[in-house]
Amino acid sequence: MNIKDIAKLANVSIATVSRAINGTAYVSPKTKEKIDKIIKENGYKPNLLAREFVKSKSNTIGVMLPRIDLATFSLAVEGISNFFKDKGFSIILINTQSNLELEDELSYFDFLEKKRVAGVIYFATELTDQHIDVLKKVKYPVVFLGQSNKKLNPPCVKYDHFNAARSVVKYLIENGHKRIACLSVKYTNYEFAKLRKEGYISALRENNIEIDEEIICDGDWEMTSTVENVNEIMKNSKNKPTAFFTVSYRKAMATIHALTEQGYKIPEDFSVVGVDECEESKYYSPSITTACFDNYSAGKKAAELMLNIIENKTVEENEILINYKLSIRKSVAKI
Amino acid sequence: MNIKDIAKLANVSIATVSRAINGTAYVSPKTKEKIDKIIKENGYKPNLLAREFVKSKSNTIGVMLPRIDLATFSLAVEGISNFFKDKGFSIILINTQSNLELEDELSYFDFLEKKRVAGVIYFATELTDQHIDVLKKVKYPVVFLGQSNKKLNPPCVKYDHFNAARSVVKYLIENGHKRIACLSVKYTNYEFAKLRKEGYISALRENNIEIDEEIICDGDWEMTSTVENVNEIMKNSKNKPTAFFTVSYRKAMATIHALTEQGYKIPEDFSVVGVDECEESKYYSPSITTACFDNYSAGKKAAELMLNIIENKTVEENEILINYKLSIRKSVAKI
DNA sequence: TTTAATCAAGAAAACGTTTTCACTTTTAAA
DNA sequence: TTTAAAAGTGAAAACGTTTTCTTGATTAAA
Repeated sequence: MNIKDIAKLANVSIATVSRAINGTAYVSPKTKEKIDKIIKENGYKPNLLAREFVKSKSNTIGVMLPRIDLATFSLAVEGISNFFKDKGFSIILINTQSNLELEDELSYFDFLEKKRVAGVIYFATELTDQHIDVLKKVKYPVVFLGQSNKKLNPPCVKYDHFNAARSVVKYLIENGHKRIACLSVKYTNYEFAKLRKEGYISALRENNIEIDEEIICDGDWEMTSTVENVNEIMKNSKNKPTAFFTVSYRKAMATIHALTEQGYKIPEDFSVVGVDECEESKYYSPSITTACFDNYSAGKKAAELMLNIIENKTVEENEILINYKLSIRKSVAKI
Repeated sequence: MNIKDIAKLANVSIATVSRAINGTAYVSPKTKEKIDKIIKENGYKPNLLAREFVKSKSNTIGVMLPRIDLATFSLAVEGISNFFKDKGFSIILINTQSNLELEDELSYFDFLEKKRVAGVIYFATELTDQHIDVLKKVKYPVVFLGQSNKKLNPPCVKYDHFNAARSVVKYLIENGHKRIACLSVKYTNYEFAKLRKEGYISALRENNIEIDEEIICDGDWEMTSTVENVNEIMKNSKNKPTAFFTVSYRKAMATIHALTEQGYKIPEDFSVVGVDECEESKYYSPSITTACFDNYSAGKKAAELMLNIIENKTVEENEILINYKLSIRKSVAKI
C-alpha cells in the first residue's frame, strides 16, 4: 500500500495525494476529504524512508554522549527528547562509551553524516585535535553540550563549573572550615573536572587558605576508587581535613559512604559537598549539599538552540551558560 | 558527490561502484582498489537515506520506554546500545513519558512503522487493551523488556519480580523480623510493582505472619511521596514495624532518608530493603540490601533476542527470565 | 467584458542507491 | 580442444516520495 494505490483508489494523481497529506499546495476540500477517508480506510502509512530520501534530510537529531547511565547525561537526554517530541524530530542515540578507541568515536560523526541527520548534540568530554579536525569538516550543525571549545567556538550550552565549585567551597569556608580536602579527577582534557578543581583552588586562595597536595587527590570518576582515595587521605594525611569537596555527586556519595564505613558521622565529624547532583543525592542520608545544575533544562536549551540553527533563525546567543544553584542541605556542619 | 560521480571518475558503471562498496558481487581486485582510492580521495559518503529507502529497511531499532532518567531504564539502554554498536544498527530512542496521553504513546508505534524500523524493544509499563490491539497489527517485531503479556505472548525478557521480592522479605524474616511494612505502588497494571508486592505477601504467608494493611502503603514511584508514606506509617500505626520492605531502590532510599530525618538509625532502629538497585544504592549509607537485577544484561539480552528475530534465526527461547540476586549489604540488622 | 491572479490538479522528472538481467571474458573441467 | 561454469561488468529498472512544470478552471479586479 503506497501513495500510488491511494491515488488510484481516489481517482487522482499521486501529486494530489502528496499535497493532501502534506498540505503543501491547494487541494480542494472535497478531494482532500476523499483522500483522507481512503487513507484511513486502508491504513496507509507514508514511507518515511522515501520521504526522507527525496528531501535528503532525515528530521533526526543525533545525540552523542559517553554513556547514558549517569544522571547528568540521562537528564539532559530527557530534556532533549521532550523538547523534540512534538517538533517532528526523532533522536538517534550514540553511546560512545568513553573508553572506546578514538577512531571509533570519530567514525560516529561520519556515520551521522551518512544518515543525513539534521544536527548533532554532542556531549563532549575529551576533545583531541583529531576531534576538532573532524568536527570542522562535518556537514551538519553541532551543538556542544557541557563544554565549549576555543578553537572551534561552536554553538554550545555550557556549565559554570568554575563558579559552582567556588561557591560550594566558599560555603564550607563560611561554615568555619579551613582544612578542605579535594577529590578530583586526573583527566585534564575534561573541562568538567578541571574547572571545578580550579574553582576549589580559587576559593581557598581568596581566603588565604594554603593549598595542600596532601589532601588533594586526582582519581577517576568511579565510586569504588573514590572510596579508596578517601581512605588514603584519611590514612596518610598528618593534618586531617574537616571537610571534603568533591568534583561530582557520585564522588560526594562515595566519600560519605567511605567515612560512614569508618564509623564517622556526617556532618558531625566531617562535612562533605559536591558539584552537580542527581535525585538520589537529595534523598541521601544525610542529604548532600551541592552546587547543582539543572541538567534537564540544559538538555532542553541545547535542543532549542539546535532547532533555531536548523531553522536558520538568527541565533542571538551562540553560547548559553547554565548557572549553578547552591543547594544547601544537611551534609555540612558549622565548625 | 554521489555514486555517479565516483563511477565517472573511476570509469566504471555505478553498479560496479555499488558492488565494490558493499561486496555484494564479484569485482576484480584492480577495479576495487581503484574505486576505493577515488572514494577516499573525494571523501565520498554513501547516502544512507537512499540505501535504506531502496532496501526499504532502516537498520534502526526503536527503543521505547517511559523515561530514560532512571537507572533501571538507562542501564538497559546502555546494554542495548552496546550490543548493537558493532552490528550496524542504530537506535532511535522514544521517551513516552508515562504521564502522556494514551493516544500519544500509541502514535509512536505508527511512527516507528513509517520509519520502517527493523524492530522495537518495548519497555512496557501499563498495557491497556488498546495497546494490545495496536501491537497485534504492527509490522515490525517487538521484544518486550521488563514484563510480558498473556494475550500477546511476545518474545520478551522479563524479571523475576515475584521471587526477588519474596527472597528479600524472607531474608528479613530470617533476621528475626516479623513486623514488616510494605511500601508499594498503586498501579495494578504495572507488573513490576504488583508482582513484587505479591512476593512480599507470599513470604509473610509462608511464615504465618499476619498481613496488616496498617503498615502497607500503595503510593506512587516518587521519592517525595514515599517519604510522606513512611512518615504516615510511623505516625499512624499502633504497632510499629521493625523493618520496611520497599518495591524499588528509590523507595528504599527515600525510606531510609525519612527515618534518618526522624532521628532513627539504620539498621539499628529499623531495617530497610528494596528490590532492584542502582549504583548509588551500593554507596548509600548504609549500603542497601536488595534483591537486584542486572538491568544492563537484561537490555543486552533483549537486544540479542531482537537480532535473532530480525535475522530469522530459530529462536530457541522466546521468553528469557532475568534472575534476581540477593545483595546483602548493611541496611538490615538482626533482631 | 477582458485580464490577471488564484485555485486545483496531472504528468513527469528527480532523488541516490541496489538489483536484475544480460553480456563478455576468463578459468576450470572434460 | 570443447564446454561449462565462474568472474567481471554495464544498462536500466525499481524503490515511493516530493516537486517542477504545465494546463485548465475559477475568481477578482480593471
